[in-house]
Amino acid sequence: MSSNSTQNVLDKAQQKCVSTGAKLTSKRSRLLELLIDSDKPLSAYEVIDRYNQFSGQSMPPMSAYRILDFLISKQLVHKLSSENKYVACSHITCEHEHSVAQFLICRSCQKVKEIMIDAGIMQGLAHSVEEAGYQLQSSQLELDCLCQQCATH
Amino acid sequence: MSSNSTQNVLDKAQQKCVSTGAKLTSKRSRLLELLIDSDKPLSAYEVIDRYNQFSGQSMPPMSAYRILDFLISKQLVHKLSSENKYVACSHITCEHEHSVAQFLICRSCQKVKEIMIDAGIMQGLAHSVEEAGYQLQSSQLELDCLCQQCATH
DNA sequence: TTCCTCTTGATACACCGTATCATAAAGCAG
DNA sequence: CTGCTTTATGATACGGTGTATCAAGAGGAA
Repeated sequence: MSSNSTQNVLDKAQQKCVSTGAKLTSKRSRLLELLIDSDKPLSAYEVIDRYNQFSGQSMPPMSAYRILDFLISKQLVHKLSSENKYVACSHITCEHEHSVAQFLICRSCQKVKEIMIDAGIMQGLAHSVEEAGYQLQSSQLELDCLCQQCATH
Repeated sequence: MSSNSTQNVLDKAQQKCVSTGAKLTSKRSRLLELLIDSDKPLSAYEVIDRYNQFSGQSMPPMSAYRILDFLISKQLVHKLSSENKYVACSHITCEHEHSVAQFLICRSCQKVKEIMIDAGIMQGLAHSVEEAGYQLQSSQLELDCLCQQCATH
């Protein structure tokens, strides 16, 4: 039931895994597919529910968390730590290494858009952090927003 | 056992509450004091534990969450949503209205520094967000960092 | 006092995440 | 193929985070 483009993304994900000596097993692939096809971030338990519904099986939470961690380590999935939810990376099919993404989270409808913020701005941010005596470790930002639809009611 | 400066902050917090018609009750004040005196963010249950130890009473979770929500609504406390922890605001004694704060969270020792980021940078950030068709609702950033001590081992 | 509002208590529960031990499946040496 | 090792997954149980709901106390206003 996946769209052709979902299949393309999964194929590319498969390649990425193989190229690093990892295996995109059927369960891993299926969880990634669920996230790709979702129009909003899913909690771990929502992922489990959808998987169970699809497969008729019953995946234990531990397995789901392990698989999600795997997908994150391969940069196929991002965790939104402010929401405890997971989203498929929007750039799986990009050839070039992309820098860390930022997320715009609509506080009304929960939809999330993954964007790349201008490097100059991120540099300025890192500079502010350094002035305070800290070092920026990750530039993944989760920004509290309203999407266009929700903004106009 | 509070230092004089803690008392000053509590007095100022009291004033802020009264000026908006709210009451800083003894429990609210005590929870705020615990957070002020802590050198790192505390989870709700850590706050409860410390309160119980101090008072010999047993505060139910619901009460703690309500009190924390109250303190947040008065801008006396911030919630770090990426960590599910709470910190006292660093600017309670500031007279001027301060804009939203950003937090540098050391991934190694968990200490948190509250800073104000240059308005120009935040504007640039908001601009990037608008280009993506979203509106920035809050500029509270939680940045994954290393503090100076942890960076040098 | 009586009423109203705000604050706090108490119980129960739902959701998020992990520790631990066990099982299965896939590669690899001999 | 056999046996060994590594990796992936299952199963159970538990702890941490947060909320729904109903009840009780505390303080002020008429």
